[in-house]
Amino acid sequence: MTESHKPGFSRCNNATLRRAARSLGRFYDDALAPSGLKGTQFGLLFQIHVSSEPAMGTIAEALIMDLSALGHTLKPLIRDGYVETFADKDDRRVKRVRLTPQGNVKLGEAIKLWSAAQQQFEDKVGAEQAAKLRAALDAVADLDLEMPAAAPSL
Amino acid sequence: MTESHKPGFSRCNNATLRRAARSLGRFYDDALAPSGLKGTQFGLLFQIHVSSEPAMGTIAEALIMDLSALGHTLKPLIRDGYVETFADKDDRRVKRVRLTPQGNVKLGEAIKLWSAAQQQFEDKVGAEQAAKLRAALDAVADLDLEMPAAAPSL
DNA sequence: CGGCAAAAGTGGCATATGCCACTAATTGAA
DNA sequence: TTCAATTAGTGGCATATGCCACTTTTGCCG
Repeated sequence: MTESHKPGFSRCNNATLRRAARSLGRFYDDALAPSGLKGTQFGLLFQIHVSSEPAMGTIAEALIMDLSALGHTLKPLIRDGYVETFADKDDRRVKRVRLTPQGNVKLGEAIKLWSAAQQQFEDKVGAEQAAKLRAALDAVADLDLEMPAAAPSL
Repeated sequence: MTESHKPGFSRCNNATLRRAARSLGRFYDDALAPSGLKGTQFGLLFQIHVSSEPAMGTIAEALIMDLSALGHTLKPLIRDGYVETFADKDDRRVKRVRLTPQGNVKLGEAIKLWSAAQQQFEDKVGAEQAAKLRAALDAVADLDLEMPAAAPSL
């Protein structure tokens, strides 16, 4: 094989994906820094924004993240007053989420910063390519992967 | 815009990437679970394995991760006896890393589990597509992104 | 209606990552 | 040689994510 690993050319799809995520994450984080939000928080606020007072579970599902992880990630946003939660009228187990007025303002502020980063990125890779990449990533994310074995009957 | 958000179809390249990373990460983590390693740890052990007693900084650069983050991530692996560090002979600031015999065994064990997951993934998306995706991700990771503004002269 | 299984979150614990402030070792220049 | 600037890591602090064990509500079945 010889050259099996220039800088980071791993064959592991997962490792490659994480590496790219760290790299791009830093870029977006830097761009959003002036707003005080991280890329993840921006994404979360945006998701809440485009949904209609979504339930925690709904958000978690959309973002493919663990429900408890979502709860944790939401805490600083609630603490900082950007988001608030309230119980669902019909099912008290359900907790819904919405942006506060402050949250809306902050989101608007962040969107401007995000746009610059997004634009920068698309200028570099091309809008077409970027769209294709996102499509590929969404496809991967939605793959119904599952290791065979374990779980025959039950 | 209108249909701006089916389940998770965000236009944010960063959000899309993270979402896919969470999804795929879980899959690989599940597959590696029997070894007790997480996908990240596996990737790290592998990187150390294919390098020649790399310095921390070298690893961090290859994986595009913060040096301190690498240090933190390395701790549990050192604690569990899979990795050990030692000072560079010529430059005592440099700390080099290598796998312990146990680490090698554990890596071998994990590689079997990883292979199954990797195989499963490639069967689903196709080896060709997977390779293209990795190439695209490596390209993104290595982009020299940087927000213009700030930093005129100095 | 009583009680048990399923659904939705919470909290605790552990790893993953980053940034910043600091310390130790080097290097380079006066 | 001596000291300032640079380089490589460390530690502390904060967010990002997951899993697991619980608690609270519902739903449903006998």
